[in-house]
Amino acid sequence: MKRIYIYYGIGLGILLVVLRLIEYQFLVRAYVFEIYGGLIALIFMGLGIWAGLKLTKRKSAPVVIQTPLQFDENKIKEWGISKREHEVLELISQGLSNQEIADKLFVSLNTVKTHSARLFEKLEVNSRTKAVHKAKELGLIRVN
Amino acid sequence: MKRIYIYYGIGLGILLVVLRLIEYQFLVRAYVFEIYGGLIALIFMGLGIWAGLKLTKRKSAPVVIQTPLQFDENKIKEWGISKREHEVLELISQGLSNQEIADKLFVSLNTVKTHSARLFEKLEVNSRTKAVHKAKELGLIRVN
DNA sequence: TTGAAAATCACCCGAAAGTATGACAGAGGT
DNA sequence: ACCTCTGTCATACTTTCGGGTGATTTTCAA
Repeated sequence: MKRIYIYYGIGLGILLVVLRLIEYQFLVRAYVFEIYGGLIALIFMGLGIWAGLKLTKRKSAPVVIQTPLQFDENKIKEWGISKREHEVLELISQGLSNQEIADKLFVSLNTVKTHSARLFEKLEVNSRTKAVHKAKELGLIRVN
Repeated sequence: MKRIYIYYGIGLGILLVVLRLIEYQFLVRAYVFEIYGGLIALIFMGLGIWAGLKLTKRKSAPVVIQTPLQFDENKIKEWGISKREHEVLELISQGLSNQEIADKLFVSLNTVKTHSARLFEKLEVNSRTKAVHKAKELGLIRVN
């Protein structure tokens, strides 16, 4: 039933447009500018829609990230990650909150924040989830 | 929400400035017509692209997520996770923030929040990192 | 047609996370 | 002794998350 309303609306709209067109037939000369503008708008709108469709169509390039790594100790050093930072990283990857990590390591919440901040800096990320993702890609922590 | 307002405001502001500039440039007086036409063309082109993306969001969005199907589809159903929720889960596991996910899926931030909230409920977790950890354990998403 | 599930969006609020900066102590290398 | 790195802790501030609630629209199957 909603569709009926839509169709009805569309019908009315078309009718209005037609009436308007008839009305403007006498005034075409006076509104050349507007008409041109409208036409340009319509054409480029269509072009834009077409471009938008085109743009979204080929997004099926599968990304094959292959990193079935087992946690390489050398890589940790490579990335300049300290022992403590790595511990924090592991715990983060297990889904622990900063507070939980702090309790587990017997340090303050602020310390955990400092460690994770440095970690994020070294991994060039800005959130724990990104850190975990990248760390697993790089083989800095074991994947499950 | 706010973002949209901001972008819209910025866009309007830029447009106004541009129009002002045009207005005050006597040298280009002669080309006002062309410039206006060009501007209209550009604006509607952008609008068209946006509309095109918007219109095809449901078709294009799922394609963006390249899942080589290493996860168990039955398990997803087992846990009562909907398609959209699963998409969000995947993107979360890739370290994206809610805002980034919203942009990628062409939905609002609030929607992503709703999806993730339901997801957390179903997975019986209370944070994205825990969700990722559990989902990988359960084989709901591919491990890298 | 209708009814349920899914998807969408909004608002509020408190908690957690993240940023920036500074400080201090111990270990280890030069 | 001096310097650097690491680990520790703190304060203050901004941003993001997550929980709770309510609502409308779409979709899909019975």
